[in-house]
This record gives sequence, structure tokens and C-alpha cells, in this order.
Amino acid sequence: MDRGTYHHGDLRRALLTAARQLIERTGPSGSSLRAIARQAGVSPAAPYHHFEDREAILAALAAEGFEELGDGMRRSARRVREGAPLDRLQAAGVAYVGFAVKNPELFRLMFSGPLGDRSAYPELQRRAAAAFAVLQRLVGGSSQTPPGELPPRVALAAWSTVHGLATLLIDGRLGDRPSERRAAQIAREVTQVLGSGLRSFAGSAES
Amino acid sequence: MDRGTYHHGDLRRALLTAARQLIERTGPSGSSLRAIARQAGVSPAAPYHHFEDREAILAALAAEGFEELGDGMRRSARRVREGAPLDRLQAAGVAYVGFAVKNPELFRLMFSGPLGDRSAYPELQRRAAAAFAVLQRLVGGSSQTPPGELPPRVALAAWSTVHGLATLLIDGRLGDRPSERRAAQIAREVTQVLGSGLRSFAGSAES
DNA sequence: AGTGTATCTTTACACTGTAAAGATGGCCGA
DNA sequence: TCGGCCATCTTTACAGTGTAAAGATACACT
Repeated sequence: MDRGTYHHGDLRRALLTAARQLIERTGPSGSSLRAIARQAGVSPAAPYHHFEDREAILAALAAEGFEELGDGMRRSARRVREGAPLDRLQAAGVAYVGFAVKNPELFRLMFSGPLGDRSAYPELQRRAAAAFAVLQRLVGGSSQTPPGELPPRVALAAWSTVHGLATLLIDGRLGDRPSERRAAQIAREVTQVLGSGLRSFAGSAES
Repeated sequence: MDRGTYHHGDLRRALLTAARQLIERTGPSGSSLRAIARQAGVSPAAPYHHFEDREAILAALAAEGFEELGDGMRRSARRVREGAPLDRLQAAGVAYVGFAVKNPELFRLMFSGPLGDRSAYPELQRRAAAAFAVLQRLVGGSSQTPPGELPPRVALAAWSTVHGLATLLIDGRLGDRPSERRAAQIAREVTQVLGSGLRSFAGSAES
């Protein structure tokens, strides 16, 4: 088969990498459909044979991002195998923030991106849920929440904290964007505060 | 004097309210400069006499948002005057989330909005810092952090948590966007987890 | 080899942000 | 009271955008 070796040779892939370069270099405003096509060396209308929309390109990009984010958290958590469960949760949280600082524009796209109706991209939702499930498993919840349901409050608190810190950092709301090393340090400090809270909840029943 | 009663009668104000309506109704993509001008009943080029840019309009809108956000937190915190400091902090956090759920598009604009170089709008930064100072005061820090400096970790953790929860909620990442009442309940639950963490930190020295 | 069809290009249109030049009408000094 | 000034708004124009429609190209399969 080897689909994707017709005229250009996997233009779909080429468009995605072009888009990723552009979005990280010039922000979402610089990654117009035409610019992406230009970067990939094709005409402005060529992408329409591989994607519904300009939005669809961005949605595919975001889906990739969620995949990487989930992988990163899993890897980090596994590296502290000997540690307590909370240490593994913290490692995943630090990885979460690290991903955001390393790919700020992609991260923005993945969340508050210009994707209007998110339910139009089920694949995107699926991968986003999978990324969150990593955190949730580390908190101790057994299975993943079906999309649309609220996760248990502890997992939600953990997610909120790292997510909030990540967006505050990349939006420059805490001063100039920090280096990855510095970001990791900040993330450790903040998650430690949260960890104290989680420990207090260890005994209580969850609603 | 009464500046702003020339031909149209305070077009600047009219443009801002038009923009606010549009952004909340049709998202940021629907609030083009031309659409704003149309809604205000003027020609597409008229806004340029009151704002540098399309971005400048959005920046002014965001600044208003921060003002309202800060006021809302202050008001909520003051209403639980008899409560413990942590209760007042929680009230402010719930107000933070409430504001986001009530004005989702404005909230998005205020933070990860399409404002490229945020340092180009010092007024915006000033008001954003003022809003954060409210949270910081409630945590117990005495004065406000100069912009560019990292706030003490406890205040940062508090901010991160409510901010993260707010963005997760309005981005539909936790299922359909909840009602204001439901959002407040979720916010209370999450901030309670955080509160346990803060209590544990009450005695430690802060770096 | 010949044909079908996915892929890509060309062309076109409505829309965007914004620059430049012209029109309008309220305000201030005479 | 009047004349002129100048802020305000409009008109016109241009480059860039997303995307629809029709035409060209070249691979794949019979």
C-alpha cells in the first residue's frame, strides 16, 4: 500500500510538521493555511485534500501534542519507580509543566486554542482524555473517567494546579518565561504545597 | 471638557461594549475590527482614531476584565469577614472561577489571548498584577510582588489551582461547561483540597 | 497501453486589517 | 457673530486570508 507516496510524498505529514514549526516560531497568527502550504512547498489549496479545514490541521496538531504530553508524564513517573506514589505524581506534574514550557504555543493550541467546537474532533478528545488518565491513575483512582464526567476531586485538584501553573508560566504572567530547569524547580515547589493537601486527604472517603 | 462627545458621543466606550458583546457571543474570531465597527455603527476605519490597533481594543477589554476580576474577589472575600483567613481565600478563589465561567471568552482573552507582546500594554499588566495582589494579600503576604518577580510559593499554588480549574472548566475539558452554581460547588471542593495543603504550610518558613 | 482517480494547481470571491486622503462639523479666538 | 482649525469620521485602496470550483497532472490498476 504505502499510501502517501503519490505526488508529493506524504503531504499530510509534511503539512503537520510545517505547521508545528510555524506555530512555535511565529505564534498561531503566523501559521495561516497559506503559510503552512508555502512552507510545505505546495499551493494554497492543496491542504484541502488532506484536511477539512484550517482548524482540522490545528486539531490534528493538538492531538499529537496530547500524545506527547501523556508519554512524557508516563516516562517521568516511571523513572521514580522506587519513590512513594506522591513522588511519582509530582514527577508527572513537573513533566506536565515542562512540556508546556518547551512547547508553549502548541500547549496553548491544545487547550484554549482557536478550536471552536471541540466535539467536532473526537480523536482530539480521546487523546486528551488519555493524557489526563495518566494523572488520575497516579492519584490512585483505578480507572479513567468517561469523558463528560467530573473526575474525583483530588485528581482534579492535581490537574488544575499543574495546568494553572503551566499556563501562568507560558503566558508570562509570572515574569519572563523561565528556562526549563527553572520551570521544573518552580513546579516542584508548587506541587509540594499541593502534596501536603493530598496527604491530608489520604484517609477521607472520596465523593 | 467632556471629551468624547464630539460626533458620535464617546465612540471609544461604544467600541469597547460592542467588542465585549461580540467576543462573548461569537468568540474571538467573530470579533473582527470591522465587525466591532459595524456593531457600533461606524465605518471600518473609525476605530483607528481611538485605538492603535485591533489588538489595542482587545487589550483595553482585557484590562477591564482584570479590574472586574479583582473587584469580584475582593467583594467575595469581604463577605466572609467573620471566617478564618483560609475561608476568605477560598471565597476569593470561588469568585475567580465564577468570573471565568460567567465571562469565558473575556477570561481567555485576558490570559492566553491573542495579545502578542504583552509588554506593549503596561496598563494591562498593571491591572493584572493588581488582581493577583488580592489573592496574595489573602494568603498572608503583606505587599505585592513587583512584576517579573516570582510570588511566594503558597500564593502561587493558590493562584495556579484556581486558574487551572477555571481554564479547564471553560475549555470544556471537564465535560460541558457547567452552570455558575455548579462551577462554584466544584471550585469549593477543589480549593478545599488545596486548603489542607496550605494549613500544613502554616508553620514552615517560606523561601 | 489506456483509463480512472487521487492529488495538486489555477482562478476566483468574500472577508480581514490597515494605510492614505478626503469630507464633516463642533469648538475657540476674533 | 463669524471664520478657521482640527479632531472625528468616511471613502477608497491594497495586500493578505480562508476556501470553493474548475482544470491539469501523474500514479495505479486493469
